Amino acid sequence: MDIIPNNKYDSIYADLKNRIKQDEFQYQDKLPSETNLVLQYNCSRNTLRRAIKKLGADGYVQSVRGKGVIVIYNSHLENDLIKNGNHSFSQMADRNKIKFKTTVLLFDEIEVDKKLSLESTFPIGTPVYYIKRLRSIGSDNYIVEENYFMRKVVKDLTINIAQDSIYKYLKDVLNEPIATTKRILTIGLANEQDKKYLDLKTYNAIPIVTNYSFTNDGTMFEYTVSHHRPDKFIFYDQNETNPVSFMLKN
Amino acid sequence: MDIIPNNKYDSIYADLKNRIKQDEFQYQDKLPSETNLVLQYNCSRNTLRRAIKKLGADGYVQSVRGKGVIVIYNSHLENDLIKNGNHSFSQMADRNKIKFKTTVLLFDEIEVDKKLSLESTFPIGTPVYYIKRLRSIGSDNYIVEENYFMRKVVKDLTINIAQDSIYKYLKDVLNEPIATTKRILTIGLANEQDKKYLDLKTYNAIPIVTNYSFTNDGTMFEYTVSHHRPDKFIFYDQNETNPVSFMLKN
DNA sequence: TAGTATAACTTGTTTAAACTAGTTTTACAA
DNA sequence: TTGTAAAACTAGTTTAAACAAGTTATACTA
Repeated sequence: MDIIPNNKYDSIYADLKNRIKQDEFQYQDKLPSETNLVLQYNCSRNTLRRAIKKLGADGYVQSVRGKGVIVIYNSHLENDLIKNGNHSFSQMADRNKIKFKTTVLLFDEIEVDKKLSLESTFPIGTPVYYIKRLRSIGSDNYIVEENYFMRKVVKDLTINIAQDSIYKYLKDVLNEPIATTKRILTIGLANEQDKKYLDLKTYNAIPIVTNYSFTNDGTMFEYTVSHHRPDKFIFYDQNETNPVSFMLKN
Repeated sequence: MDIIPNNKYDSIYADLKNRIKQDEFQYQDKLPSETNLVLQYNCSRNTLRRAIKKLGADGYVQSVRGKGVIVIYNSHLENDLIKNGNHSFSQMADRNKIKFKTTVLLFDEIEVDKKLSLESTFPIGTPVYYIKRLRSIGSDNYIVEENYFMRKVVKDLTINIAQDSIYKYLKDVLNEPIATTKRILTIGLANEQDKKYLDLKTYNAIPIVTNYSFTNDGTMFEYTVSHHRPDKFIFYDQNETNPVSFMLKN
């Protein structure tokens, strides 16, 4: 998330975001005009607008033609502590900065069969690593997941690497960063494995996240199904113009 | 979703999307180069790149510097029929083109109290409409939701309007289109109301979507909590570079 | 005073051009 | 034939300028 920016627009984006978070520009304030900010940052209007656009996409601001750019970041709502009803959340754990302890439950090399091909879209016969992993923090288990990694892309995977971060391995060792991930979230009834590993309390249903990940060059190299502990699960999303994709099952 | 584009970049975006969907450019193909497409569409490189960027944000393509733009839209995966395991889904129902039948269960005008203020971020005392609605298709109920609309923004709301589309009313009558929606998805145990209205089968937990919506001018005017029928719920998301925001509850 | 036209703002769209930084192809040399 | 350097691609960043289309403030008129 907080990567050192090597672009002008990214550093302007980062700076404006900081100024918003530090309440220089408060909730429902207007940002200074483009003309003004161009002077502040000594950049072209295009570059500034690119930064603003990213702030909009991330739910920090909202532009209105003729009026200005309004701050809609509400520290009360999202300052690393989202209140939802009587509960409060923190500790964001995204794919890139996972603090999870990982236990490898199964590590295998298989070929995609017909059934797996249908759900994963991998062609039948594709050699893949098949891995089951348990993700935990302290003594609490949060996620049980099954990964299928294309062996052509993720070469020479070992249990040790699977215990650490496969994404770090991909990025640093193989120089194959992921570029896009498509994600489907559904609710499913907990199976025996979920009951065994996750503390389900009285819940009998859990969130299931299915991931399809692509490398730089457009190859779908990963199919992963994650079963999450329901009472600890939260998904956050902000959307400027695009409609949400809630769907209905047949 | 499929709005008539009045911009050049939107029409180029729409056209390229069609050409991808109609298999002129297939999964893992490269699009023609920017230079080539600029000639095809008789536009500037900037305008073309804007269209491509949108295609990328929507999960259709992926750009790689030095190489080209690769199609990652897989009709098998997403051509209005997403296969997930043994189930198949269709009939996308997003906020803008809802085909739901709406039954108003409760329609009231209240002022925000301390408890509601904490979850909604509306200031205490704010006059709001408090509405409970049931969303269904045919004889199947899909969603029970509670809406809180700021009366200052959503003026003179009636049960009839609530039965139709409040968003249409906002957009067409009050000329106040929503610009941004922030969304939190959690899993909760089903309450009596959920059991009464939704066909929960053996599920005792359901997806709960909390919406915070903003008008054009940055006012948060809506707080909504939706309880979904679990077996019919699916959330789809594609993400280019930004990390997902899965979080863990405290 | 009240209403209205205008000017001075605001952001949105589009084009053009120069440069940077990767990748692939070509051509030449060993 | 193989290896490497150069040329010809590819997309990414940044600036500049002109115009369109909204909103707000100003100033003038009735």
